[in-house]
Amino acid sequence: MDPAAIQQIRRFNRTVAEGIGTFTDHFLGRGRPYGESRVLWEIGTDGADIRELRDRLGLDSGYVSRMLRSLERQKLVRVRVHAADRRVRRAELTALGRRERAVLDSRSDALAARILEPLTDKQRASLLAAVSDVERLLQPSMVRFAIERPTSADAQWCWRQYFAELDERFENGFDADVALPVDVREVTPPGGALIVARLHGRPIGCGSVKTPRGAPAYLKRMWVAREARGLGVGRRLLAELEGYARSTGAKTIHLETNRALREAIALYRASGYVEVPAFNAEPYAHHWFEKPLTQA
Amino acid sequence: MDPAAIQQIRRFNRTVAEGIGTFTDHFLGRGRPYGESRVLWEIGTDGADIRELRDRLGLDSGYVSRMLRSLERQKLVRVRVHAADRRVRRAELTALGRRERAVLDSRSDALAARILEPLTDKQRASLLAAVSDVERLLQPSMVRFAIERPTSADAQWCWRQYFAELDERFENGFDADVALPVDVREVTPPGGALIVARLHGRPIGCGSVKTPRGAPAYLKRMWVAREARGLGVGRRLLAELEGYARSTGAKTIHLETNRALREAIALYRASGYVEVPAFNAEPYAHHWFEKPLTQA
DNA sequence: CCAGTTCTCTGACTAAAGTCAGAGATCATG
DNA sequence: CATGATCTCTGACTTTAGTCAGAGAACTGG
Repeated sequence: MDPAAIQQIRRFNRTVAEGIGTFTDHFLGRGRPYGESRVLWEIGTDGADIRELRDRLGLDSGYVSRMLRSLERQKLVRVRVHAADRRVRRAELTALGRRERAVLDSRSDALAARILEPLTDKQRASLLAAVSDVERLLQPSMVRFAIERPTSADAQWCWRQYFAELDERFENGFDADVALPVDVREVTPPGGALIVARLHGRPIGCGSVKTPRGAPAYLKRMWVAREARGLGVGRRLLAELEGYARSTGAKTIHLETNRALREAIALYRASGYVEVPAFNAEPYAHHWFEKPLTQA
Repeated sequence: MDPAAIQQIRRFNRTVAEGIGTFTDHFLGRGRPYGESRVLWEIGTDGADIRELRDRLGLDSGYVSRMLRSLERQKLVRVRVHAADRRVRRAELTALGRRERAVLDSRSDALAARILEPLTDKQRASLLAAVSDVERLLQPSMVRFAIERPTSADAQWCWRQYFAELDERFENGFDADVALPVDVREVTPPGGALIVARLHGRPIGCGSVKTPRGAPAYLKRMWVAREARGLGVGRRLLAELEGYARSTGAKTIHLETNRALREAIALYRASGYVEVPAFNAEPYAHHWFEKPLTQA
C-alpha cells in the first residue's frame, strides 16, 4: 500500500487522538472515575438493562455491578428488577443522575463548539463536509466480524430481518417453516458457525455455515442490512465464513439461493462460485453454487 | 452555535474515538503496559532527554523514572548523563529497543493500512483528501496558550525567532541591544506574563505583557511562526494577553510597533487599538497604539 | 419438575497508573 | 562561593481498572 497514504492516515490518527484526549479529560474532570462516567452516560435517560450495559461497554459483570453500587451510593442511579424477567436488573437514572448526565452532555457540546468556534463560516462548512466524508469512508474499516451463538438476541434479530426481506422479495413470499430447517447445533462450533457483522456494536449482517465432517461446508442465511450495503460487508462476511469452513478442514463449500437475490448471486459468482446441479430439495431455491476451498 | 453542526462533530468524535481505541489496544498488545510503550515510542531512534519525555508525555518525574528503570531491566533502553549538563539524563534505545520500537511502528502502519484496505482507489483518494481537510481545520482548535517562564528554552527560542524576523523585515535590520530592553522579571507574574502558543506541543507563537501597578499594561514582543499564520493565533494570543492584563486590574493596554509589521498593525486596529502619540523612545517604533480594557 | 442456563452479585485478587515528599547531585548567578 | 534553582531518583502511598471463581435467584425446555 502507498506509504505516503499510510503516513497521512497515521498523522490523522495522532492529531485526532490528541483532540480526543482532551475530550476524555473533559469527560473525566468531574471528580469521578472515567468508568463510572461511561456507565452513567450509557444508562441514558431511559435506563438500560445491566446485561446491555455490560455488553455495550465490554466490561466484566462484577466490575459493572460494583460501579453501579458506587453510583447508587452517590444517588445518581437506581437499580430495580426487570418487569418481565426477574433475573435481569435494570438501571435507571435518578433526577440527580439525569442532571449529572446533562452536564456530561453539555461538556461534549462544549468540546465540539470549541472545535468550531475559531473557524469562519466558510471553514466551518468545509470542516463539516470533510468530517462527514471521513466518517463515511471510515465505516468499512470499522465493521467487526465475530462468531456468535445463534440463540443470542442479535443473531435472532438478524434472522428475523433476513426472513422478512426474503418474504418481501420472493415472488411467492417466504415461510421459514417451509424452507429446509437450520438446527442451532449445526451453526454452533464445532458443527458450524454463525458470524455477525457489527458496526458501532450494532448488528448489520450475518451469515452461517454448516461444517459436517467429511462433507462440503454449506453456506446458509447470509444477510446484510440495507443501510450497510455498498460497504463491502457481504464480500468480507463471505470470506470470513469461508475462512471458518476452511479452518475445519472443509475442501468445498456450497449453497443454494433464490433467483430474486440478484446481488447475492453476483457476489457468489464474483467470489469464484460456479453453478452446479441441485444438491438438495430446498423449495425456495433456483440456483445451487459450489466453490473449492483452497488451503491458504 | 448551530446544534446540528455540534451534533455532527460529536458523532465524528465518537466514531473516531472508537477507531483510536483499537489503535490503543493494538499499541498495547505487546505484553507491556501502555505507559511503557509510550515512553519507548517517545524516546525515538535519536534518544531524548528525560525532562523532555516528562514534558511531552505530561507525566510525573517519579513515574517516568520508574518506567525507565523497567525498560532498562528489559534491556530496551539505556540512560546516561547529558554531555553538557550533568543534572540532565538522556534516554537512548538499545538495539533491542530499536527493534521493539520498529514493531510498534509497523503496528501503526498496519492499523492505517486496515483503514485504507477495504476501500476502492477512488474512495481512498477521497478519504485522504477529507482527512487532510479535517486536519487542517482542526488545527485552530488545537492551539494551546499557557503562561510560561521567559527563561524556558521554548520561550527563548520564540524570542530568537522573533528577533530574526524583525532583523529581516525592518528596513535597517534589528538589534535587540538597541531596542528598549525587557527584563525577565517584568514579564513573569506578578510583574507581567509571557504566553506561549503551542500546536502539538511545539511552540508556534508567543507574546508578553508588562503589568506595572497603576499604569497601563504594556504589550511586548508578540510573534507568530510563519507556518502557523492564518489560523487566528495572533488574534487569540492578543486576547489572552489582554485577558491577563485585565485580570491584574489594568484599565488600558498600549504598545509600540514598526511600520514594517503590517499584519500586526492591521490586527491591532481590528482589535480596537487606536493610534496615540509616542509614549516612549523605542528607536524601532513608528506607531504607538492604545486600547481600553473593559472589565468583562 | 428437574437439569441446565442466564443473570447479578460478592469476595479476593492483581496490575497499571499516578501522586507526593523529600534526598542528593549539579548548575547558574550574584 | 553561598544560595537558590533544576533535574532525577527513591520510598511510600492511593486510585482506577480489571479479572476470576463461585454463590444464589430466576428462568426455560424437555
